[in-house]
Amino acid sequence: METADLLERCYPGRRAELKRDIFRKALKLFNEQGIEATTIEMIRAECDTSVGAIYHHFGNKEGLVAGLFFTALDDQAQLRDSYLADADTTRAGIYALVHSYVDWVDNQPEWARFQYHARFAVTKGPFKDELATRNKTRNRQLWEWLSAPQRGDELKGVPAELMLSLIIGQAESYCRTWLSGRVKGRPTVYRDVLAEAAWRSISSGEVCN
Amino acid sequence: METADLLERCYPGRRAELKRDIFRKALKLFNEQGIEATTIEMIRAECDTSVGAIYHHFGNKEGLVAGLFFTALDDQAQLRDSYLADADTTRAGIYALVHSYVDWVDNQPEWARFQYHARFAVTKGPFKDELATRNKTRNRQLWEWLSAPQRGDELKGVPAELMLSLIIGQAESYCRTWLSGRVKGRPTVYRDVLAEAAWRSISSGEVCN
Amino acid sequence: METADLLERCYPGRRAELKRDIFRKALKLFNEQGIEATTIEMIRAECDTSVGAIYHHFGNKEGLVAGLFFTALDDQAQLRDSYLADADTTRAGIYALVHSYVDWVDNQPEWARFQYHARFAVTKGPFKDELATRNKTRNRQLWEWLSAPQRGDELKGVPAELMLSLIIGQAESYCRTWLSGRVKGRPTVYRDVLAEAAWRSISSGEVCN
Amino acid sequence: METADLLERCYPGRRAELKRDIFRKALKLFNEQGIEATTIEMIRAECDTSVGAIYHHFGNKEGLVAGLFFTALDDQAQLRDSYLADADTTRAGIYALVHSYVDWVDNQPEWARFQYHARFAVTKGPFKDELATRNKTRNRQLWEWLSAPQRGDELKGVPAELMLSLIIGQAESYCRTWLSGRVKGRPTVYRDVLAEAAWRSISSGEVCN
DNA sequence: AATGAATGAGCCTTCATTCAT
DNA sequence: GATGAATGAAGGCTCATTCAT
Repeated sequence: METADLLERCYPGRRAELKRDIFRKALKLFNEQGIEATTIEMIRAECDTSVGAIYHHFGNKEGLVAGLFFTALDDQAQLRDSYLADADTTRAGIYALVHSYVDWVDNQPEWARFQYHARFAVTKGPFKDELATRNKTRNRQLWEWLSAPQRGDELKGVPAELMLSLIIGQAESYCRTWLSGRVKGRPTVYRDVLAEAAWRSISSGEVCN
Repeated sequence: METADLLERCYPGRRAELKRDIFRKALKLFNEQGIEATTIEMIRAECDTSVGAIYHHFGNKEGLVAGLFFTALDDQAQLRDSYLADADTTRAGIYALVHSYVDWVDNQPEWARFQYHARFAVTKGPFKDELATRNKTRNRQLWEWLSAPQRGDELKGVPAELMLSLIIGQAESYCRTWLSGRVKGRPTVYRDVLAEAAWRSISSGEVCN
Repeated sequence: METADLLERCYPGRRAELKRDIFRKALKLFNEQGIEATTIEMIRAECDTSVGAIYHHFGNKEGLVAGLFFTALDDQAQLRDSYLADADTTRAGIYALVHSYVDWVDNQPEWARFQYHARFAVTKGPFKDELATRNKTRNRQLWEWLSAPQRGDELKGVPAELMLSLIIGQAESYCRTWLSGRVKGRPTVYRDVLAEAAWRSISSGEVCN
Repeated sequence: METADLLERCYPGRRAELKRDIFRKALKLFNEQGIEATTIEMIRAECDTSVGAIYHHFGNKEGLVAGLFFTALDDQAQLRDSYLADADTTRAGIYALVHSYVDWVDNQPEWARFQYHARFAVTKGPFKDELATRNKTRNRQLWEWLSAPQRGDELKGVPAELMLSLIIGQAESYCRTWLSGRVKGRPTVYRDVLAEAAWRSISSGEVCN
């Protein structure tokens, strides 16, 4: 699962070759220089194409950013869904959420890095409504999974609005730190520590019985 | 402890009145519009001053951003240190870290919001070395506190590079969510839940004895 | 041989029309107002184009100045070379140098005026190395011509570092004065007086035998 | 005869100490950076004074430039006059002009350098009339000296508007080259070669009789 | 006389976007 | 579809000058 793979998975075929290349190089530049500091001209030079071609494929710069962002979101969601599909206890669900998060960041570090940086820009831009809708949908789905009737009531005591932060907060924090280069150990090395920590944080007080 | 207080605490006196005002209004605009989208002209208009005055006090836009960022960092550190000073067990230390983090964000939401957004900009800008130095110093201090001889060995099993994320990750995640408006409960409401979750995540396996 | 001719000679073709026009109008304004006092906006207005077009063609103001400067240098060198090619005695060479200098200034007064004013700016700017290289090359070529084996030893007694000033100094001085408007007679009127004066200054003491 | 001497000669006394210092440092900066590129703030920093003090003494930047320029002009004229006073033949007069020019530049290289660069600025600025008047006066004086009744008619054949260039052109050219660093020999080394060359250029055709 | 914070017009430059070819 | 010259609004920043202290 490489960066290239993600793109070829999402935008397959020969006709999309230029589109993939623009995506790839734009992602690289956005991460290295920052989104605002990256100009269309830089992307053009990196792709050895014309500005016209970029506008033809993405409409404008915000379209390019949004395209990258939602591509990342979708790919991440796909992995999460596949992990969740295999989980049948609450505990397994928590593990699935943490593992899928950690594994995806570890496999797609550039896309993950971009996601962190671009969220604010997308929130302010013309695609903010689409983002809000997706967020709601995802939260609803997660909530439905966690509160499904076949699940026990291990999470009863946890305030709803705190839930996601308790589950994913530590993993996200470590992933950010890793992406910034301040720690060396790849996230997957700690996938079980992080999943277990999440589970301990969340499951009802009487952990040992 | 309001925003105004923070500034008057850090830059007291009559002569610094304009400087404080620029700081205050710039903070507001950077958070509302984004750092890059905020122009010097907007700040000037908001402060009813001249562009020259802004440059006189801060050198350039990056200097203004860095000034805000390091002011926030210092204020946050001060609160953390004061909480840590009162803690004498490892558990109390973990609680101090989480509580000080949560309390500070709750009290200085604008400064906290800015910190999240500005870190990348400062990392890339001319003050990146100062930031790196401060980060190192802070991490060393925290590490020294946690591994002081009088402390027990409750943290023995936790990988060093994971430690901070396990302690602060959930609090940070919730604070970010709160600042974005997607949840309503103020962080301090959950300060003990978050501290206890951190402690459970970190302390050695036998939680119940 | 007018200004227009010089430009069409150096930058021929339809596609370079705007580039030539910017060159022409910039030359005029730089001479009238001074280089620093001329703004890009003035040039834009004079050319009835956009600032973007100017930057597209020349990179920045210094690039425009350097472009003009080196164009002038090249054109002047071309005339000098063509005159020197027809000279076969040392005396004819001295005459060729003075005549080509005087004739060029007389034909391209605006370019000559600019050359005098811009040299310092180019010396300080990002093209200083290119200028130094060109200067060296030109001096070496002149020196080779003057000391070629077929030439006599009329110049033996003249210190090398003084040579060029003795040959061209008077012509340059008069040309500057003419360009400043303080004298009226066109330089070509005095081309032979100046050439003869240079020859007398340089040739060995026993002038009359 | 050092730079310091020139200033103490022209602006003596303790009360003028700051004024001399500003002059000195401004001269240095104008030569190193160019007049337009030198800011009042740079001069202030170099003198360790306040901008107010500079404005108090010179009115504005143009006043400072003009002050330096006319100081140089006066000092140069003084030397020329003293040399001319000792000359009683036409030949001695030519020698006096060339020698005084060369000696002054050699003794006051910074002032000379400034003169070359500042002439254009003064010509365009608010002191242009004063400069024109001084130029006229000086030319009239020189002309009167050269055409005084007691002088012979060695210069009869030389066109009037060419005269000054023939006399001083070579010396000026060499001095400029020396100041730019492209040659090493100090001008005074060649004072007699240059004077003799000027005399040969000017005196009537029959040089040897 | 001296100070230096404050002013603000104006400069160079950038860059997303368009559109004729 | 592709190209890249052209556009021009807008931004960061400079700096000569003023003036209250």
